Amino acid sequence: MFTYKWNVMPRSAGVKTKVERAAVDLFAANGFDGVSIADIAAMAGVSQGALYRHYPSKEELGWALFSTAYLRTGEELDRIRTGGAEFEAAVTAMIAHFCALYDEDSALFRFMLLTQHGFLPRIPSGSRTPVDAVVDLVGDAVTKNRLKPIDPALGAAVIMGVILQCATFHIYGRLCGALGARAPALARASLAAVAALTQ
Amino acid sequence: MFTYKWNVMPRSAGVKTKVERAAVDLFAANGFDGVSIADIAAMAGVSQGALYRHYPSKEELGWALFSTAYLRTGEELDRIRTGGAEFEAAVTAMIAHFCALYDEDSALFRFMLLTQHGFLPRIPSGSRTPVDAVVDLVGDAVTKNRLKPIDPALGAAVIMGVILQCATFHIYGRLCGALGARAPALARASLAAVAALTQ
Amino acid sequence: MFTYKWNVMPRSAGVKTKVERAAVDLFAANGFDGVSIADIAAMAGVSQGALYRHYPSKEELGWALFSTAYLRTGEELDRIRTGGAEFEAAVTAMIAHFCALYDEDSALFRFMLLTQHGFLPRIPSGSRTPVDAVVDLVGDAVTKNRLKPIDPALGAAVIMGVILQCATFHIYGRLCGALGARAPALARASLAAVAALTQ
Amino acid sequence: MFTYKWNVMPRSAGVKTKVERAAVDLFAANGFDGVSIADIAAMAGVSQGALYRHYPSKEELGWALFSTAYLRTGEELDRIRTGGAEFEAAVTAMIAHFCALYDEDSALFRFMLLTQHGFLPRIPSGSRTPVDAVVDLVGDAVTKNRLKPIDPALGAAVIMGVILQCATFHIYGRLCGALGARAPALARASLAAVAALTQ
DNA sequence: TATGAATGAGGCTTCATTCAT
DNA sequence: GATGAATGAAGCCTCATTCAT
Repeated sequence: MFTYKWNVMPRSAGVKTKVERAAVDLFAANGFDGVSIADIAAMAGVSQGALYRHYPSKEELGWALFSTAYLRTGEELDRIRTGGAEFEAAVTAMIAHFCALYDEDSALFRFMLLTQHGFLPRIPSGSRTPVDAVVDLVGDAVTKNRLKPIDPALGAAVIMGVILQCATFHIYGRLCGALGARAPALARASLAAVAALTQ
Repeated sequence: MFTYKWNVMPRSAGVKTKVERAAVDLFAANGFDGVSIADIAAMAGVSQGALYRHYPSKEELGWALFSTAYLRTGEELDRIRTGGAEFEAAVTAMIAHFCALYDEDSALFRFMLLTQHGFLPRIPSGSRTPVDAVVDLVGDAVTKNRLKPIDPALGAAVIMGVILQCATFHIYGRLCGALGARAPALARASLAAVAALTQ
Repeated sequence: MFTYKWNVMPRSAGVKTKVERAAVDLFAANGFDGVSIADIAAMAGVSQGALYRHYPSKEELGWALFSTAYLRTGEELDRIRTGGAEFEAAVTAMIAHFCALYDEDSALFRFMLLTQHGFLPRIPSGSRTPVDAVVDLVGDAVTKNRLKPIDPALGAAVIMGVILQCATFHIYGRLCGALGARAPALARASLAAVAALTQ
Repeated sequence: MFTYKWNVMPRSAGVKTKVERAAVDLFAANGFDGVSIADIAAMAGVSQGALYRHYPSKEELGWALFSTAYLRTGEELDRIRTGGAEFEAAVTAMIAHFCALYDEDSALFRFMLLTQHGFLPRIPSGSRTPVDAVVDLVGDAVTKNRLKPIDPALGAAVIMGVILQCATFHIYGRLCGALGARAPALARASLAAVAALTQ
């Protein structure tokens, strides 16, 4: 039974892994439309045909990569949100999480930033996205009177704007060094911004 | 006597204007690569060939639209920056300016947001971009001791993140109504966030 | 009555002349398909539309220029042929004529060399071409026993090859100076070649 | 066991071969600009896209065909030149070689004649062209006192003019039958012409 | 099952020609 | 009669996808 695994899975898994790594890196560098199947296959070291054994189309490849990463991030943020921490601690944890995501795989982060507008419309309504997690965190805090009444979406925009723009600046070289080092300051900034939304 | 103007100008100027309007709207809706010359020509109501009398290529059309809007915004922010107002007033004015830009032509704003990653590398170094204006505003404030010492880029990221993410949320329907109505709150949020960056 | 000439003819004639000069020069430099109507109009300093007042199409412009120059050359060679001179003298005069044509307007010569394959099929059968003149000159000489019996076309090929290849070499810089200076030598070469065709 | 060769090679090699044959024939008939990729693909019986697996552009296809044939001819003539034969024998061999080339593949010959002006500027300086071979042959003969002093280029022009104009006449139907049958006469003609260049 | 050549649709661009002014 | 912007038909090329081997 291990024979099966030995012969097929690793090879296939290897192909899939290599393709996904190549695709993320190339999409992050050149955008979805700036990358051809030939590019991906070449960087992954596989044939173009092999790629279609794992994904039915280029669109589906991109979508799988995006939705997986995006919704996984949503889950992780939701886990923070429902972890019982106070609002401040939860925001701080979320900011730290974003920083960690960026530092660990900035290509994946850049891929999401770059291609979001193409894939977001395909996200099924009802999915738990990162935005939903932050919006609900703010909404909960308002409900629980931890925060004066504000539009939860506005609060979420402020929180996410702080971290996402820092990531963008980092990508373009305006900011250097690990983002994680700035997580505490960014968390403070987010919280202060949210607090300032109310008079 | 106005016959000349009436008869000649509109033909050429009309085409260029119609093409630019169509291009911005379509790029804003579908991204640069998601729009074909045929799409633009059809929406503008002109032939595909006519487009090439005004722009030498699709790339140059997109670049002209982007760089014009982007650098004009940079100039306008620079004008606010050098207008003699205090830091708080200047940030408030900038936020209001961003909101006005969005409210007046949200397609153009969305176009810039969507296509920036494709065109930013072509911005000549030394140009005054919106980012430069905000970074320098923060830098000046630090120099003049209006702000405790912080990385100007970090301060700018925080300020721009707040407004740009709100615009993004508005585009996706998370936020409704004129952004201008929220300008004061967003200005407060930005300022509080910057202040919180230092301990 | 001279008013008419003063106002209209020179202007029109000027346009036509300028267009033809520009067209010949450009076609000679870039080939027929390598030149656009826009190129010709620009070099001639006239509008594209004006060009169509004198020629119904680009093809007709090229054809008029080619056939005029080509058939005129045919006439001139025919005049030499029927001028009563002996074979040797006639060949010598023809070679000198080719050299003069080249030296006087090498762009026109180059134009003919370059575009001949495109226009030759349109020459009406029965026209007196340069080739016909030389072929008939050789044929006459054979008939009159000035030459041992040879295929007149073969003799003509040899004569024309000598001068045309020299022109080609001159165009490509292999040969320098006025071709006219070499006319006597080329005439001798042509005659010797024709003579050598028979055992 | 030959199955592999039978099954795989012909697919790729077949396409390339068919494309090249079609391209040469069409270019020879209509000139480079008179032939579209669609024409070539149709005559070759392949799709237009398939063509681009073998050549990166139409220009490169034409260039590859031209430079290969042209430079190969240069090599062959150079081999004759350096073969140790006397001048007369070498010229005779070269003329015979030209005739053989024409008789074996007159479309290829016509292709070279027709498209030379478009491709000659791309020949790298220092390449051994057919013209160089003939020029050097004449130059050597002068150096070795086999020939009275003449401009080698002039001698080469005369030699090449004789054969190339015969080929041209053959193309246009002025001369019929195999050119090879006329090779001896043409060789005599060339030699006589060269000799006559000096008084 | 992997390969990569072939397909074919569609995109960008050029340009001869027309025509309103 | 002159102008030059607009047209529209090709032309070249790319690339996601398929498929024979």
